[in-house]
Parts: sequence; structure tokens; C-alpha cells
Amino acid sequence: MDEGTPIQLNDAARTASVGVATVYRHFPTPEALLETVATPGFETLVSHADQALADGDAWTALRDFLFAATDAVIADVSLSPVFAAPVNALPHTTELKQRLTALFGRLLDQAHAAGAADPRVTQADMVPLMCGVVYAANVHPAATEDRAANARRYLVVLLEGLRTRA
Amino acid sequence: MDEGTPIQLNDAARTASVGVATVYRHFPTPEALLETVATPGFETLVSHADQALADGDAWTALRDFLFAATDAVIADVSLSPVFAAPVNALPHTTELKQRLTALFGRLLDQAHAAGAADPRVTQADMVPLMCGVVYAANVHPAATEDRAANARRYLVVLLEGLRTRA
Amino acid sequence: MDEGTPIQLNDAARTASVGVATVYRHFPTPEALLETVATPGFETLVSHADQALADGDAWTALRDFLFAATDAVIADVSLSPVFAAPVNALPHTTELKQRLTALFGRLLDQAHAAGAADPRVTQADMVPLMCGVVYAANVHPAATEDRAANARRYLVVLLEGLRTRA
Amino acid sequence: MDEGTPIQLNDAARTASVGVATVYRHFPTPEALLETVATPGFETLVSHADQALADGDAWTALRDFLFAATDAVIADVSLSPVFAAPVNALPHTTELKQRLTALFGRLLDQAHAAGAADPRVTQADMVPLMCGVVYAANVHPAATEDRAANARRYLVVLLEGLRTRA
DNA sequence: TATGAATGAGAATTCATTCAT
DNA sequence: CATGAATGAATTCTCATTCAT
Repeated sequence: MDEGTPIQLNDAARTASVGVATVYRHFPTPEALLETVATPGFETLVSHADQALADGDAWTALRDFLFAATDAVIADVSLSPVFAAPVNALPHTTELKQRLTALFGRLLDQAHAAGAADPRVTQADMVPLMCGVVYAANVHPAATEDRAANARRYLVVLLEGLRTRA
Repeated sequence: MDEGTPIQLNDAARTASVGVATVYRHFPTPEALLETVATPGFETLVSHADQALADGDAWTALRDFLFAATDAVIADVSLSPVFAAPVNALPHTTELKQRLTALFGRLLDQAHAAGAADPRVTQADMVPLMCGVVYAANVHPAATEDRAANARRYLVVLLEGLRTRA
Repeated sequence: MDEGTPIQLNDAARTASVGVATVYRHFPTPEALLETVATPGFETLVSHADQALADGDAWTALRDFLFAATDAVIADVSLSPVFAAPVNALPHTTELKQRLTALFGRLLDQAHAAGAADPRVTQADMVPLMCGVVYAANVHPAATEDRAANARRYLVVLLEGLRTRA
Repeated sequence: MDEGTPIQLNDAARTASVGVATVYRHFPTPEALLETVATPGFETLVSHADQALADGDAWTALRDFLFAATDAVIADVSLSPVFAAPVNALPHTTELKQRLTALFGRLLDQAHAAGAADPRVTQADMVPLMCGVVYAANVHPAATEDRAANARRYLVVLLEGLRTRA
């Protein structure tokens, strides 16, 4: 999966009203800039996942986190490229990504354990599925609110398919 | 939604072992090339949809077409950019896209009429959802077969969520 | 003096609704085309000069020919580049050019002999002066008629300066 | 009137032993480069015209300025294209051109008032006439000195025709 | 002989990166 | 440590000319 439009350090400099070379000093590569930009959003996601784990109901925890995460990825355009980046391409965010994947996995495992989630879906599927939902919501260009609303609708369908029924 | 890596007419010429200007004569713009490349795949999709409509069971028709379409989009990398292109950016494929969307809509309507598909999902959602499934399958780089297999697994989940249960 | 915009054989072909290669067959170089296009106008000029020599009054003959020649050069855009071309660049028109220059010279000599023209102006000056008048008339873009009218006004001034007064 | 050989920014860079993009930074268009190159010559012309206006004799002032201006245009090849450019094609030199035309006009008006210049020739004719003289001197390729000498000879004739005789 | 598609050299232009200030 | 002008490689695109039909 390619990373989409590579970040132009020159443009970043202009946008930030800062010299080009200043940007180069801080972020030797576009990837470094991307990781820096994406890190706060990532940390927020991780802390959301942490909190979700505290939820008493496994299914609710998984569902609510997915809603929150999807919203976040729609809102912060720097997150998608990081998720889509080849492993090890972004060393500084690798650990965050792994932590997030692990938390996602625990949320899913809980749901599995509770008999609430389809056991054919594994931990490794969660991030791709979330990215797919966000991508689907972006296919037709629209205002951010509309994209968020579509993402939620699509997520509702996905969760319906993910949930194990009695 | 951006169109992904823009096609380089120069590279296309080198790849095709043909003069640069030959490519420019035939495809004045990268879009023209993309459309030409994507058209056969599109036509195949349209004919698949046509055939699917003949299926006696509405849900089976929708499901089988989705499997076929997803496989095709995974296999033919020129299709995704066309689906993701802004309306009217690719004039020559606009009509094909509309036909496909319409056929998708009829398959969905049949399923709605048969009480088999969630009425909250509309015709306009089908292409995005299919693209989302393909995107999800591409998030982690993998061999084409693996990607196709993942896409099918994700599609199974999606269809589960889409289907109305008694 | 450069020859101005070089003739584009490709454009010539399109304009003539003829294949590119056909033009290349007939006119291997842009210069060959230019010469072919310019020849009829040149021949007309030469015959005008011939007729002018028959005029009884030396000054009238020179003057009237200059008016006719200036009009012709304004009207036929192919003539200026030929006049401005380096000697020997256009072999096929060289002889015509020389004949015209010689006739110009005889008209001037007659006027000199009649004491009507400034003896400091020589045969070699006539073509450049005529070209200068045409150029001056073309400096400010205008409709062909206006350019012709300006050329005549400028020529009147030039003739006034050229004429020897008693 | 076309602007003659268009300046090639690429060549300019090579000639100046400077990076291509450096030229593009400073002169986004060939016109910008032309204007920059031509401006000093233009300013010199304007100041010559200013000084000429101080001359006590109207005819002498006009004549001497024409000599100076013609010499300058022969010597500085960047001036002709600017004079020949369509109005507004070269925004940065438009004002200089207008100032020069106006000064030319005042010199001519003074000569008209003194009964020294043909009233049929107007302010708008001066620049074209000067350009025509320079063009005539350039028709036959020659060393710069010869071209300057020819231009002066032609200018003498023109001035003779322009001057009103008692 | 006429055709026009193919050619590829070269011109125009952009952009990530470096470096002198 | 910040700056932005300079760089030149890479890319896009044009055009005169050739060549297979």
C-alpha cells in the first residue's frame, strides 16, 4: 500500500511560515515529519483504547472504540498514511502502532471470549477494517461532517456483520 | 479522494518501448491513459452485473456480484483510481461508472424488495463499500492471492452486516 | 537579421489539409517552402519594376514603384523574410532578389541622373529602406489596411527626404 | 508584430553558468527576463530624451535624440523586441515605454511649434519610424559599426523628409 | 506518390535538497 | 539555530523529421 501523496517539505515550510531549511533540520525526511504530525493523534487513539478496555461490556467496548477511532482517522488526515505505510517505514510510530494493534486485539479478544464477535475476524484485521471504513467514506468527496456520518453508517453495517448473534 | 500515484506518460512510453510522443498522441493526458486502461475491466464488471441480475435469488445475486467485483478490483489496479476519481474528472468512463452504479442499485433494490438487505444502505453506498473492502485488503502489503483472500473474508463480514435476518 | 518565426512544415501540412510527408517531399526544408510561397509575389514585384522603368519621369517611376512594392510586401507576409534572409540562404530566390535589386538600382540611377534623388543613397539601400518602412508600419499591431496606410505615410516622408530639391 | 527569437530560459541559465531554477525564480517568464535586461537601456533612452528637451533649438533636439536613440537600439538588442511587443505584453516596461513615447512626443511637438517638422507625422509615428530605421540597417547582416553607420545614413534621409523647409 | 503515426532529441518546468549568510 | 536563494536532476511536453503502409 503506498502512502498516498508524499508530504512536500517545501510546502510544509511555506504553510508554517518557516524557512525550508528549518523544516529539514527538524525533519530530515518526509516520513519524519509525517510521524511527528501523526503522533499526537496516535497517542489519543491509544489512550481511548486504554479507556475502552475498562468498559464492563466487551462488545460495547469494542464498538465504542471503533466509533471513536474512525472519527479520529477521518478528522486527522495524517493517521491514514501511517496505518497504510509498510511496516518499518516509519520507525518512530512503529511502537505506537503496535501498542494500538495490541489494544485492538485485546478488545477483540474480550469480545471473542464473550461470544460477541465473529471468531473468524482476527486481531490483524481490525486496523485494515477500520481503514477500509474510512476509505469508503472518502470515496465520494464530501464535507468532513458528511464523511464522518458515512463512516459511522458503514461502521454500523460492519459491526452488525462482526457481531455474533445468539 | 485523490487518484493515487499519477500515471507517468513518460514511464508508460518506456514500459511500452514506444516513443514518448506516441503516448502523448494517443493519450493527451494521464487521465486519458487511465481511462483506456481501465475500460475493459469496467466493461467486464458491467457484464457481470448484468448476468447477476438474471439470478433468481436477489440476495445471492447481490452477494455473488460483490464477490466477483471485489476480485476484479483487486486484480486490476486501474479500477480503483477510476472509482476514487472526482466525478467528471474522467469523462470517458463516467457513463460506464453510472451504468455500474445503476446495476449495483438494481441488485440492491431487489435485495431490499426481498427483505434481504438492510434498507439503511443505499445504492450510493455500494461502490464505496466495495472500494473500502478492497482498500482494507490492501492495507497490509501482501501477495495478490492473499489480498484477494482477505478481501473475501472482509466481504463476508460486510455481507453478514448487510443481510437482514428474519 | 534573423528570418522571424521559422515556418512549421507540420502546420503548413495541416493548413493545406495534406499529409506531413507530402510537404516534406516537395519542400525538404522550411526555406524551400518559403521560397516557393514567395516566388509569385517576387515575380509580380519584378514585373512592376520593369513596367516602372518605362515611365517617362525618373522620379515618378521610382516613387510609384516604391508605393507598389511597399503595398505588396505589406500584403504578402512571405516577402519580408526573403528580403531579410542572409545572402545564399535561399538559393532559389537569390536570382529573383538580384534582378529586383538591379531594377531598383536602375530606377534609382535614373533618378540620380535626373538630379531628382539624393546621391548619398545607393542601390544597396533601396531594399533595406523599403523593408524598414514596412517594419515601421508593422510595429504597432493593426489591421492590414491600417498598416498599408501607415506604410504609405512613412514612405511619403522617406521620399521627401530622398528627393533632391532644386 | 512578433517579438523575434523568444528567449530560452534554459539557455540563459547555461550562459550565466547558473542553475536553471535560479533563472526561473528570478524570471518566471521569458518576458520578465527580457524586461529586466532591457530596462537599463530604456532608462538611458529616457534620460537622453530628458536632456534633449533642454536643447534650445527644437529641431536640433529632436534630431540629436533620434541619433542617440537609434544608436542605442542598434547597440542593445534587447530594446527592439520591447518596442515591437504588443501593448501590455510586458507590464514592467509599459510605463517606461509610455514615458519615452511622451518625451518623443514633446520633442516632436516643439519641432511642430517651431514650424520645423512635418505636421503630418505624429507622436505615435516616432517609435515606429525609429524602429524602421534600425530594422533597415539590420536587413543586410553586417558588423555592428556598419549597421550603426547605415542607421545614421538612413536617419539622415528620414530627417530630411521630416523637416519642414522654408 | 501520399499518408499520418511513430520517433526521440531537446526545450520548458518543477521540486527535493543543499549551503552561504 | 534560522533563513531562503541556488541547485540540478528528473519530469513533462513539443516539434521537426522519418518511415511503414
